[in-house]
Amino acid sequence: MREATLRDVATRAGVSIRTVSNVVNGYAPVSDTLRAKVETALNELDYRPNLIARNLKQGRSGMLCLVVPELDVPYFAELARAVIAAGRRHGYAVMVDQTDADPVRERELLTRNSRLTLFDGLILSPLTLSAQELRERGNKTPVVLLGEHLFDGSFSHVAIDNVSAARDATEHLISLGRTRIAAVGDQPYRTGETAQLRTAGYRQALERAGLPFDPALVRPTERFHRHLGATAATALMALPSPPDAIFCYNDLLALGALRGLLTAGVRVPDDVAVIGIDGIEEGEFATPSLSTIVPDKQQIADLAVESLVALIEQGATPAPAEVRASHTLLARESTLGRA
Amino acid sequence: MREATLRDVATRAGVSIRTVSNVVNGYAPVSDTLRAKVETALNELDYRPNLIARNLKQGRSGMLCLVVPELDVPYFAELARAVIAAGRRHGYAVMVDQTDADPVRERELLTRNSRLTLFDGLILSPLTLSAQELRERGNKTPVVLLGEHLFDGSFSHVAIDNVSAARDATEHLISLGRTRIAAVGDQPYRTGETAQLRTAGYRQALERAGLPFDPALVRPTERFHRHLGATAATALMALPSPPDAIFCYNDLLALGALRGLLTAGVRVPDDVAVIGIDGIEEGEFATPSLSTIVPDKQQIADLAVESLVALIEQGATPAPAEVRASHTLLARESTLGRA
DNA sequence: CACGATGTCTGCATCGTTGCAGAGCTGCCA
DNA sequence: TGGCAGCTCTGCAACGATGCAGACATCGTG
Repeated sequence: MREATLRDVATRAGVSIRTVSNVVNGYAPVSDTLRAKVETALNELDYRPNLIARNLKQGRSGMLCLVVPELDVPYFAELARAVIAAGRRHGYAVMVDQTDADPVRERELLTRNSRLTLFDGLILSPLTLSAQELRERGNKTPVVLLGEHLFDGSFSHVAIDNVSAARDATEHLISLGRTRIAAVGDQPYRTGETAQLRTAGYRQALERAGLPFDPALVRPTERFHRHLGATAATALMALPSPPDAIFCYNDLLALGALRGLLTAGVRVPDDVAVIGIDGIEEGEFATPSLSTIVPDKQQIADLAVESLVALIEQGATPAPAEVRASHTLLARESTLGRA
Repeated sequence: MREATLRDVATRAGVSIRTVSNVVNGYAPVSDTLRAKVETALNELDYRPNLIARNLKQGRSGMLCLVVPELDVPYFAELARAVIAAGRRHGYAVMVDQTDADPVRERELLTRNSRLTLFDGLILSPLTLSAQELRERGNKTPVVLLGEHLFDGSFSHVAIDNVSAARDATEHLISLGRTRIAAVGDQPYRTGETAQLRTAGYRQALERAGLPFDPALVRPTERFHRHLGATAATALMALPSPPDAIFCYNDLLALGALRGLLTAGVRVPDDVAVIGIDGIEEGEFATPSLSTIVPDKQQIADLAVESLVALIEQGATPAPAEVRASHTLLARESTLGRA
């Protein structure tokens, strides 16, 4: 059966379509008698407003779109949850989509037939898409970027300070007295800005502590997944002079590393201390529990939604803002001091 | 700047709106000369179709909505990924929403102003919402349910066979020679049908093996989260006669239990074997790695989307189908046989 | 050359809703 | 009693797209 429309309700109640609309929206004053009649008809027909029509008329949908590379990466799942909650507080529904970490899928966002036109705004955590591409293909949908992509000033942008986050992580390892500190997750070859910033922070910390930089201790990984962390850790321990600590560029790599070290018979933290970034819940229950740098996801989500809503509601584009979210060090078992 | 409309393009190209539409959609034959003119104008104005308008006219949006309780629960995140992929194969975009495991939020789906009218169909993994409520509030949007909610025949429904999954898990523990097997995750008090089915499977396995059922070994948990698993495991080990194996109703509980046992100085699997359900990736990297019952998430997603698309596209409702997805046992370190 | 068939192109109506302007009624005051 | 507010209520137009029917030009055929 077809959904009831305002017209159906109006006919049944013997009033004008407009009056039904007024009752539904509470816009204009409606007499009690008419209101009662209309409400009866509304219930009898189980009327539900056609939001597509309303959206067309109003030129807005009240929906934001969050696009992340992979929804089953815990960091993105936790972030998505926070963004949905933040959107809700601002009166927007947030729909989540993922690109499967596929550059082609990411670029589909820019195409003529992208579903983005359905949304009032876009929060995008890009993997390979550059701000430049985004600007050139000039989608008029307001956009806020998440994560550390080349900020070229054309988009608002929310991220933690990745250099200092990585520096904090590394300095924490140094504070334990570790001197051969490995880094897992560099991405020098592609649009891996986040990774490169973390490498920079890692090197800063070494320098400040007067520790030598050994390129053999820096392991690139194509992606930030557990099994690559395990592989990298295994490879590191096979070095002639293996590390006594590993800084992983995210928690998944670190959790994989924990597992790889265990399999290799390496004790954590006694032989090798491990730290990650992301503060995902999984790390709390790992064995040993994982030390990490915790980005304030709630804050990231809030700031992103706030910026986006500002862009949407102030028609005229306010200057794109580069917003820094905070992060904190959370030391757990994987970086306990030696007994 | 306002988005360009068909009318803008038509004016610029000196043709009718209809012709522009034909070019955009490739519907009707258009001469090369006109097509060229139109395409120039399309590019100059960076035209993008207004999908809201198109959807209104066509009476469909090409979008499905997936609603889960919590997106940062790995099972749901992994499922969401599979559903998005399945939707895509069927030509639908899937948007994900979550209810924060809040019964009130779940019921909002049924209200007059639910955003569901925007979607062609709904895939719902309900927590407390019953099929009856869903039916009574009679949303006309096609719905497919996921998970084991009371199946009353009014909705299509995809789930694994929870009784046999729980039985398989328990029998696996029994096959290791364990005799005092605990169950963590029962939900006897609320609409916890899934939990209750798993309890039934657990008891079946005990019976078949001729093992006694000890109510003290069945721990209810309000939700299926890691910390509750840890608490439950700790409590179990404090019993006068503690278990030698624990069957957790999902992997998060099991991962929490692993952690709780470790903290209590209990060795897994030597002292206590542990198994979960869900097959989330996290379990592979846990220490020890987690044995689990793996539901075929890809199959669940495919079946759900297929059923839903059938409902949508065959206007007339085909009989609601109860579909069983398959599951397999994955034995890992947490249930290794004793040395 | 007349005719129908084909191939292009256009205008109108429509999807279901809301903005707007104004119609009709009532009551109040001069 | 006339006129003006103020309150309800209504009809029309519009959001931007597509379905449909038909206009017009061109072509081939007898």
